[in-house]
Amino acid sequence: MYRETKIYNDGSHYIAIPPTTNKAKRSKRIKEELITVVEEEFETATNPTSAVNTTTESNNTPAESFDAESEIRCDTEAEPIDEVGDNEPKQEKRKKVRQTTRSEIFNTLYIESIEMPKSKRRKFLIDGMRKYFQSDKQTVGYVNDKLEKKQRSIICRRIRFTRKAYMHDFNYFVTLTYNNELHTEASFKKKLKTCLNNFHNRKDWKYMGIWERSPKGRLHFHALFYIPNGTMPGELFTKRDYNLSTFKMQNTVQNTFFNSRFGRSDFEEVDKNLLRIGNSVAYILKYIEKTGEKFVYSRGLPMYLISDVEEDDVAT
DNA sequence: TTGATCGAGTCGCTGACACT
DNA sequence: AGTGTCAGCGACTCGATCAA
Repeated sequence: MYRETKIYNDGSHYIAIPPTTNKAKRSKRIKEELITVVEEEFETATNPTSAVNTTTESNNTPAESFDAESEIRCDTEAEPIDEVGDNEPKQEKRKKVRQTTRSEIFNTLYIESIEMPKSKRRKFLIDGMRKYFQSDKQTVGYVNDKLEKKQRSIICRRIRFTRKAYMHDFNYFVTLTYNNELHTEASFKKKLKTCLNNFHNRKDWKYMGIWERSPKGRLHFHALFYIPNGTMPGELFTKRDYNLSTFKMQNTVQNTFFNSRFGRSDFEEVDKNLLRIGNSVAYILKYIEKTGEKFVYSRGLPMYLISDVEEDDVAT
């Protein structure tokens, strides 16, 4: 008898892990050093521009010496004489000083470079981070390290997602898209999360999904749902429409409740069909590989169940 | 390279109330 | 009755770290 093993499902087998403990003492996480970034925005009286130059001030400036986002406004008349003629619109230089961390800057650049191929992306990150380090070597080291950690995080998320997906009886693969007339991107996200959270608490729904952007830039939410019998709000109906990706007519199952609140819904049954669930999982995972997007889970979706296992039940 | 565990901080849960 | 919203608190997830 194996006591209190942790059991998960990898899609085709149940796998039991003996309980272990990791007693090694961890080093205390060091809080990342704050750096001060000065952003220069040039704007004219008539036409503000978004041109921004960034420079770093001393890396060792104490955090208390600056407000988190203080602004310094400089009148151009106080600047050395420039070549702007009298007829030209008056240009004002605005300096924005803010405290940030290298990680935060790296993350911004990382998201910006999502579409780039690997080597180009690495170069872009090194170039972007260079001004925050003293040498090329330090910059390259930092970027390589960060990229490795990002990759590692994605692997961890994949493992969590896959195990959770096969651990629960999801019965629908759902895609929700918002309608411009009903929502902005932010309100769509917020309202949908609240709605699903309420259903989770009030009707025992479970869900796990991801936000995805289509090639045209429109935000969708793809998710596996477990909807207990009799708790479906509104009504499901079949609609025949044109698929813009495959250029073919298709039947879709939609829901009146979600359609009226968000725009459009597609409900595909995956009830106990491991292959269909597997396809849905693969679809979602493929997306995070590329974007590093985070998952959205309802609470209380364990990765394992804890149980004793009889020796006869174990295949080796 | 993959899996387990830990700590920090985020964000989901809860309960109450409002609105339709 | 069903759904939407809010504030405060703490459970849970993510990312870092250690181990095999």
